[in-house]
Amino acid sequence: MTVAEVIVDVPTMQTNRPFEYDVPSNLSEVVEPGMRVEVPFGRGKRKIQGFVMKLKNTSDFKGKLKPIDRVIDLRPVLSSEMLDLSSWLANRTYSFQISCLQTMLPNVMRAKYHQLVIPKDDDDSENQKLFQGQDNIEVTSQMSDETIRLINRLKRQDKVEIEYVVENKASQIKRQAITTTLNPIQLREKRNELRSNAKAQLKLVNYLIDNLNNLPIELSTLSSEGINRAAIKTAEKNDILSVVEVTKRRKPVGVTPEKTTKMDLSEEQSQAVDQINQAIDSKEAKTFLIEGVTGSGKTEVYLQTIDRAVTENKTALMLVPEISLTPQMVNRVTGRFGNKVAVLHSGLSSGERYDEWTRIENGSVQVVVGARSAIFAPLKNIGLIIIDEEHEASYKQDDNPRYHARDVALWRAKKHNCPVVLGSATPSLESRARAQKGVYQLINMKKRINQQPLPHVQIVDMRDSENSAVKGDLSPLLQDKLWRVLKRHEQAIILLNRRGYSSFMMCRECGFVLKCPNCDVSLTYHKDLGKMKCHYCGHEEEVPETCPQCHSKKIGFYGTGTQNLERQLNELLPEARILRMDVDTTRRKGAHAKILKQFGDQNADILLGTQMIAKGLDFPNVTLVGVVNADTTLSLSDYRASERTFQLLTQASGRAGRADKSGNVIIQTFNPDHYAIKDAAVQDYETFYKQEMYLRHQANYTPYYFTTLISVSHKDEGQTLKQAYWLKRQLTTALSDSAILLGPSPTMVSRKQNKYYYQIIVKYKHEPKLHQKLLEILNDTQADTKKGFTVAIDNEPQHID
DNA sequence: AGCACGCCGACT
DNA sequence: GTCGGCGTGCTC
Repeated sequence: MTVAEVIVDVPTMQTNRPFEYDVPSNLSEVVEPGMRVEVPFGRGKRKIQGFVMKLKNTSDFKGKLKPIDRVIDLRPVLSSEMLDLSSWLANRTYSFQISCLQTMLPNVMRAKYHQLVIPKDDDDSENQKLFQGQDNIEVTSQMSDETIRLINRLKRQDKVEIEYVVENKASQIKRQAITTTLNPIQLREKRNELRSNAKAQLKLVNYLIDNLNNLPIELSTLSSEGINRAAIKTAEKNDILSVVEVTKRRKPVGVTPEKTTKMDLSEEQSQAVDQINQAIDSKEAKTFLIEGVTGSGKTEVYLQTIDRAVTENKTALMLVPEISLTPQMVNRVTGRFGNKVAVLHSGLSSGERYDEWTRIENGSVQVVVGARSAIFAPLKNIGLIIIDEEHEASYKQDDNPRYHARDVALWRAKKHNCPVVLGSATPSLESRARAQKGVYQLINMKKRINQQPLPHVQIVDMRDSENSAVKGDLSPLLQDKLWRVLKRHEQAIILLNRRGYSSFMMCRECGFVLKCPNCDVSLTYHKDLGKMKCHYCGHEEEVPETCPQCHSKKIGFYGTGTQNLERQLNELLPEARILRMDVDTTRRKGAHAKILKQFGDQNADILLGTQMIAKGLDFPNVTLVGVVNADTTLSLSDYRASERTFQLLTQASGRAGRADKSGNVIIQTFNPDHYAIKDAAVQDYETFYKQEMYLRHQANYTPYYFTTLISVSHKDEGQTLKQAYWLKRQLTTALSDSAILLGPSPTMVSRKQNKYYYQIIVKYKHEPKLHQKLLEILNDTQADTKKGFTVAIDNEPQHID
C-alpha cells in the first residue's frame, strides 16, 4: 500500500498539518512528492487541492483513508528542496504551510473552487423556479440569502446535488511536440533507408530536415501539414524522432538587447570578483556584504560573478528591488547573458509569469533576475545568489507569509553550497553588524569608477529667518538653483519625503519635535482622540499650543503633499515642464515606467516625487537633486527612522551629476545637525553606522536585540485590548526577565476598516521558549478567528506602525 | 474554509 | 411541533 502525506488547501491552524491519503494502485506509479493532487476533504463531497509532501508504506491514521481523486501535474511542481523550504518557512514566519507552498508557485497555479448546484428532480416546481431551464447554477458570494436558504432546503430534501469543481488555471498547459537528436546528414541516411512505399514517412523526414532549427515542432503544426499521428508513431519507433511535451510561450523572447561585453575592472572590483569567484569554485555557502558607494561599479561585479557561475554550468539568482527593475537594469543583464536569462517583474501578466516559471523549471535558463518572490525561482544547482540594495525594506513581505528574501537566500545557499552576495551603498544595520562580527565577509568598495566626483551637497537650515519667512516649501537657495538648471536646459529631481505626513508636531522656530518621554520616538497625532500618542508604550498627551522648548506659537503639524508642491513649483517657474510621480500618478500598471521614460527622454525639466524616484535611476542630464523635507522620516516613531533617512538621502544624492556634469544636492531640513543628515551629505556610511549602532545599543534595539511584533485586531476596541493583555500575560510567563515586552499599544492607524489594532513588541536576546509559546498562542487564538479576532505575528518586522 | 451536529427561540 | 439562527468541533 502507498500512503501520501498531503498538505491541503485549507488555511487554518487546525488543518495546518499533513493529512494521509490512500494512493490507489492506478496512481501508484504516477504520484510523487511535490505534485498537486485533488482530494476529498471533510464530510460532504467537498474536493480541494493539496500538495503531496511524502510517500510512505504505512499509516498511523486509525480511520479509513480516503483515496486521492486525481493527480494534477505530470511532474512535480516543487522539488524536495522547495518542500523542505516550505516547512522551514512556515515555522519561521508562523504561517500556514499551504500559504508557503503557494507563494513559491506562480499565481495561476493556485486552485479556484466552484460549487455547482445540480437538480436531481427536473420536474419539481421549486427546482424549475431556481434553475429556469439551466443545467446547473454556480454558487457565488453575491447570491441573496434567500437563494442560499432555498438551495440549502432543496439539498436537505435531496432535490439537488452540490458538485465541487476544482479548477486549475494552469494545470500544465502542455502540448505534445516532436524533436530529434539527429543531424541533417543522419536524417538523410534515415530517409534513404525508408521503403519506397513509405510516403508518409518520407514526407515527415523531409519536413523535419527543412525545419530543424524550429525544433521542437508541435503536433498541431504537423497535422496542419498533413502529417498524422500514425506517421509520427512509426518514426518514433524507428528512432528518427521523439515526442516531448512543451509549454507554449505566450510571448516570443523579446528583442535581445545589444550585446554587452565585460568591462575592465578597477582594483577594488577585481578583488571583489576574485573573492566571490573563489567561493563559487569551492562551493562555499559564504555570505559577502559589498559595501560600495554609489558609482563604485557593483553591478559589474555582479555580472562577472554570475558569468563565473554560468561558465561552470551552474545557475545564478539575482534579486533587485521592484522599483529598480527598470529596462536599463534588465538590459544590462540580458545584454550579457542573452536568452539564458529569465526576468520576473510585476509587469508580467500572470500567464507570462507562468511561462517564465516554466522556462526556469525545465532548465532553459541559467540566470534569474527578479524582485522579492524570485527567490523561490525553481533553479537547480545554484552557484550564486545576489541581493542588490540589500537594505531595502521591500525584501520583506508584509503579509503572510512574512518572509524576508534575505533569509530565504541564506537558506537556499546552504542547501546549494553557494555564496550569497549582499550589496548596498548603505547596508542595513543588521547586515553590517554581522559583517563586523565576521559572520559575513565584508567587501569595501570606496572608490567611484571613472573618477566621478561626489556631488556638491548643501544642507539648508529651514529654521533660518530667511528660510522660515518663505511662504512655501522651497528655500531661496533651492529656488535659485532650480532656475539656473532650467536656464542651462538641464534637469532636476525634487524629492518629497512624505511618510506619516502631518502626523507629528514640530516647531518652525527651533525645530523641536514633540517626543515621548519614555521611548525617544516622536509622538503621533491620533485624529480620533485629538491627542498626541506614543504607539510604543501608549503614553499620551494633549496637543501643545506653544512650543515646550522656545514657547513660540509656530509649533504645528508638519508635512506637505506632492500636489501642493507641484502647485508651488508651477507658480514659481511657470515655463518649467513638471512631472509628478507619487502613488496617485502611478496607480495604473506601467505608469511608473512611462513617467521615468518621459523624464529620461527629456520631455520634462523637473521630476517631482516621493521615495520611489530616489532609487537607482540614472539620468545623465540631472544636475540638481532637491530634498524638500529631509526630516519627515526622521520623526517617524520607528526605531529605523534614522537608518531610513540616511539611506534615502544617500541614494538621492547619488542621483545628481554624472561623468561630465557636476551635480548639486540641496537638502532642506529643520535638523541640520542630525547625524543621519550630516553623514548622508558626505556619503559617510561608516560614521553613520557607528553612531547609529551606539544608539541602538543604548535603546536595546536591532541588531542588539531580536524583535517580534504581535498584533491583535477586532472590531470592538475593548475586546481587542482584553485579548492583547491576555497575550501579554501569556508571553510574560514564558519569557525570562531579560526579555523586554512593550505594549499593548495602538498601532499608528489604530482603526483600519472598522477594526482596532493593538500590538505587543517583544525584544529579546535569547528566549528558547518564545517560539513554542508563539505557536501555542496561534493555536489558542485560532478558535477566536470566528469571533472576528485576528492575531498576527511578525518575526523581525521591518517597520513598526 | 465548509459542513454537520446540536441547542435554542419564534413562526407557517 | 419545525424552520432557521448560531456555537462547536472535525476534516486523513
